[in-house]
Amino acid sequence: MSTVETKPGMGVLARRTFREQIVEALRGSIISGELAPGTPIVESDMARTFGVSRGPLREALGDLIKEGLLVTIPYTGTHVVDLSLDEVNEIFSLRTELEIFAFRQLWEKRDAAYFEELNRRHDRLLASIAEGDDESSIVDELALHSHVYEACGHSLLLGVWNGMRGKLQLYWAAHHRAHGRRGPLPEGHARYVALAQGTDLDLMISEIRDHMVRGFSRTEAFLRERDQLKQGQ
Amino acid sequence: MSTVETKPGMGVLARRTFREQIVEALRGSIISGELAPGTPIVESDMARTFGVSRGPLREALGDLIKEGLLVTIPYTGTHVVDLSLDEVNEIFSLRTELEIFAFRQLWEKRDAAYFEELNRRHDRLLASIAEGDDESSIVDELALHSHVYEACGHSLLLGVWNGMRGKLQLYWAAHHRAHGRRGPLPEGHARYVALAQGTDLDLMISEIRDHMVRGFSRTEAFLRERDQLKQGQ
DNA sequence: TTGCGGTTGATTGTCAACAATCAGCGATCA
DNA sequence: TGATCGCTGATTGTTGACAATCAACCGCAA
Repeated sequence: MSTVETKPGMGVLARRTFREQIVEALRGSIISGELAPGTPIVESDMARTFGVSRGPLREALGDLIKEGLLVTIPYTGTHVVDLSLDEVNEIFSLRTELEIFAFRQLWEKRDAAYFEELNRRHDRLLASIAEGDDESSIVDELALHSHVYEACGHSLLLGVWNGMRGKLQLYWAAHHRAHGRRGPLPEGHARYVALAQGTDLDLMISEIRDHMVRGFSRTEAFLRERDQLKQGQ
Repeated sequence: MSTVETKPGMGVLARRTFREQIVEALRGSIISGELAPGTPIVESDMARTFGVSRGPLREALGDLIKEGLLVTIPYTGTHVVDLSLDEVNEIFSLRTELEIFAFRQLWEKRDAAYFEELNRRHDRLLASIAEGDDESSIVDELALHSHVYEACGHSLLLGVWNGMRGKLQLYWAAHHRAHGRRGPLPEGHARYVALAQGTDLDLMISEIRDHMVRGFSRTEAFLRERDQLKQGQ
């Protein structure tokens, strides 16, 4: 045995290569709206902006393309993805199934640590809402939902969730920018969190379904409004 | 209106860039077992093999990493992914939910064209099995299952499925190489195809569950056997 | 006016060389 | 004898320049 403690998750100050840093920075810019939907991304310009060569930048773009935040046409150009009603419908419908599946996997394995962390994340979300910090309330809401994916121990499922998480954040952030406030949220997750600590899985499942329908119709209303505005111009 | 018909899926003879060609070739080599699990991939060597520079090759590797067929450690190396029992369990369990969801989405929209194509793919699978061509029977089985994802019109779901399809093929191919024949397959999908054309969705769903359990236990048995062999050495 | 064809500037795809980093090995010293 | 430190070869990360390709523009003819 080594004398040095090597707890899991210890030495994760992992190498931060340019590529990863660029991915994070760009994702942030896209989600924050700094790079609006449809904005063309020119590799050479973007490379200069980051003070880096086109190689790593290209690879970073590749990651974001796979994630669905960017769209590329060979030999022609890359641009920030556009928001579409069909897509947000797909995201919410698939998410419903995935989150139910995650709870099914987790249900019997829930323990004190799980409940503790669940409440911690919920408290953080409530705090952000109370402070009126909309940007971080979006992040906190995603973190709250992420918990079940992390806790259920299904790494493939977690990967799929992480893959769509960015897009979801993009939609919410756009919604938020359009409306200032996203709506009366403080009690939005009370039932969700309460049932997640209860004993009735079927109730939890129907709450997830409701929760997603509510989320979808809010986003849908926002998008329809925006499309009408666009057409009116 | 333009005079030129531009049906969707028409002009998709799209540019074939090196990167895409390499991805396909490498995926083929990995799945066929030519590059066995654990084999280290050295960029410069691989680039020379394909007669191409490291740039495009790196991007191709990036794609396969995202797909889960390769694993990389920064500044250290890349190698072909290893098969694990946990992972195959995850693949089959998630796939069960996704395929049920796909059928739910599709069910009311099924039409003559759907049934026709379904039977066409089933026939092709049966033909491959009859010919004893195990390699293409795997491809055909995947194509048969892919059909519902393509037909249900949920592009996000289709993307997730395509993302795990490669890994699934990898497991089956490994299984096949170990056992010569994958087992008594000809009637393996008869019930599946019949129910998919029926009117009882619940029956279809339970068939999917059974189908996946059968598939998992076959793969599981193979992997346990292999691990014992490895430990015995 | 309208449609067509060539030209051009811009943008991505590709390349070969250079720099940063790592795992393994051997020398060194307690 | 055992562990530690520094070196070394190999491998990935990064760079700037060159080639292939495309969308848009302009002039021209019907």
